[in-house]
Amino acid sequence: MKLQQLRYIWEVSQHDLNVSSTADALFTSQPGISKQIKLLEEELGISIFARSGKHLTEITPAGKYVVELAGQILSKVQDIRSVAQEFRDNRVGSLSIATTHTQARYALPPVVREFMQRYPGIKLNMHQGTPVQIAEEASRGLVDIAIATEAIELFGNLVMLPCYRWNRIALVPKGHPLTEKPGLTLEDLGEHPLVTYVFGFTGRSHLDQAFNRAGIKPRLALTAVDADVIKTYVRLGLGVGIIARMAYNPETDADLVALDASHLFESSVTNIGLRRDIFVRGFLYDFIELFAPHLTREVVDRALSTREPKELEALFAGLTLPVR
Amino acid sequence: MKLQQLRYIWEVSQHDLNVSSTADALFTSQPGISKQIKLLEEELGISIFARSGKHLTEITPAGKYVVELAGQILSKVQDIRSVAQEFRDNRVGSLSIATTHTQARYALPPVVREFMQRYPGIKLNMHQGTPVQIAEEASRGLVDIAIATEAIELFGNLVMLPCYRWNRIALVPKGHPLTEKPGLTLEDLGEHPLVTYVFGFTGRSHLDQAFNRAGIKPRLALTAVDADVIKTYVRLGLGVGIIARMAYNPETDADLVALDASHLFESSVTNIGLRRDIFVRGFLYDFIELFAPHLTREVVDRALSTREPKELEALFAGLTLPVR
DNA sequence: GTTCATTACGGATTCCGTAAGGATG
DNA sequence: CATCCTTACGGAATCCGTAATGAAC
Repeated sequence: MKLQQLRYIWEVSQHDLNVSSTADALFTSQPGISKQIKLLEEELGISIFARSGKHLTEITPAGKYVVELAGQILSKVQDIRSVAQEFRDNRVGSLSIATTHTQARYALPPVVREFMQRYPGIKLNMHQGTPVQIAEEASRGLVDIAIATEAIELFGNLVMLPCYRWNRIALVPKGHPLTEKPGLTLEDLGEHPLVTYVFGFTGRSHLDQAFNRAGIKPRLALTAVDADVIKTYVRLGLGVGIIARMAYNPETDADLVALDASHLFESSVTNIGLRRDIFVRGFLYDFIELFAPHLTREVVDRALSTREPKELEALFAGLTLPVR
Repeated sequence: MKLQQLRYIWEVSQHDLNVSSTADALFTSQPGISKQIKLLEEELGISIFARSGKHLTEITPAGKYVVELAGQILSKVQDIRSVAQEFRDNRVGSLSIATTHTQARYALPPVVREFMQRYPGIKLNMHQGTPVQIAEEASRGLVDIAIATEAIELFGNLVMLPCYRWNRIALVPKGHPLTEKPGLTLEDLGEHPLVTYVFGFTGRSHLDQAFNRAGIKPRLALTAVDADVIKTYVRLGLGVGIIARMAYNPETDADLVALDASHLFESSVTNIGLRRDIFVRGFLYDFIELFAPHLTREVVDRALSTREPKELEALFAGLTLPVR
């Protein structure tokens, strides 16, 4: 048994059992992979993949176990590499972050600036995607951490680290009727077409909940993935925007009026998602603490060592999160 | 990085950093191991072992992490082999049990007989040792399970599966004064020299507790590791034996009188110790259930998936153990 | 002087790429 | 017919054992 063989079966299983495309992805030859898989199967005396003629069609029951274990092994091999790099020089390496537009555009820039100054030797990679995509990227080990408000809880091997609470504002052009009324209500919002995030993004679920509970069916004129698009259409008069407070910039958005809506909706929490079994390098602890000062190395370590969701809740129940 | 390199650093760390003896144990050449270790260190860019001249003196801080991860990887590699063997033929393989004299001599024989009939293709290995030794063997993966009354709780990576309760009898030659008295008391025992297990064996701690609480200092004429030795000296009139009830055989021990002592001492529990992270083959589930019928596959699986000692207690709190 | 790890070297094995072959949909 | 896996083959790299070297206790 060789690590490459384990890598090959793992990668093939992650590429729809297509050996050719796996070979492309790994910059090697397709027969090489076929051969090593076959050798492994012979050594173990079992089939890992079921074949119909010359196509791999599915993973056998035994293969499911083997592929799963291979994935765990490869993850630990990566940990060894990380450990070595950390001890060789804890200021070089790379940090891959998967996150949503909202975080990348409004929450992360100051953190990234500070981090880059502190660690000029770390190559920073940012992947933007939907909440489900980025959580899956973290779960599969393609990135080191995921940062999002939604979907991280869907993957069992990710630990959720709550970072900050935030709530929403209603955004209207100057002179809009709503600017005349003193206290904003859900009923007010129900009387105007709305422009907000698409389903599954940026705390959208809490928004729907609030309207449902009040028995109000809002009219959604447009839904978008990011606040910049929403602002654009608010400026065009398409409707009332509802966005995260942090997405409102008093200077560049001076032509719009922000009406506080935090009393109307339950606040949302943005989380960092981190694989439970990885080796955490020093600079990653630092990055996390820069982003969420209450997530010290000790807190992160304790969170990573818990097995029970309940315990994790208990750990964070005592902390009051920063509010944005 | 290659699996052999990981195996070598792991084995060297388990052989007092002696490469030569490691090479003997692995039936390979000593320069081969040296070379591979060196290659790994070069690839990772760190030293795993600290050297003074040409002797390995200790494991570096980075090396500690790497060796630990290597051990975990090798354990999973073994799991892959187990999975393959299980699917190839679930009736062949090998089962290594580490246990104490008491279990091997009195508790296990009927289980082993039944198991061998049911699985003639499984090679059974029994290691006898002290409770601490056998728990460590299981903890290090040298055997599949440990069976003992003591010491299994000392190793964090072992799950303890309670198997049965047992208590003690006092053993005297025919015609001994104690055979005349109706109910045995601790005071009675305090008046005679005793012959029992050495400290750390077979529930000896519960025995000491009982005497301490009663404020009685028993005189120990002789302590032994196993009941057969104890019986021998009881026959010689050295003193009153105190042994596990199961160690008394009414037929072969007909020259001795067994006096119930279960009302004097707290009962002890014999446990199976099992590494939390191993792949459990079908026949191992069966062996465990043969030994302790309440430990069904479902119960074992649940025990293995718990992370918290408290949870484990809760799981077994509902079960009433068989008594011997 | 014994123990022990490193270096040197040569034969056998393994690995990996290219090219050809054959099955599937 | 395009896609895809398997087999065949040859050059390069790796592995592993023996023998020699040198440092530590």
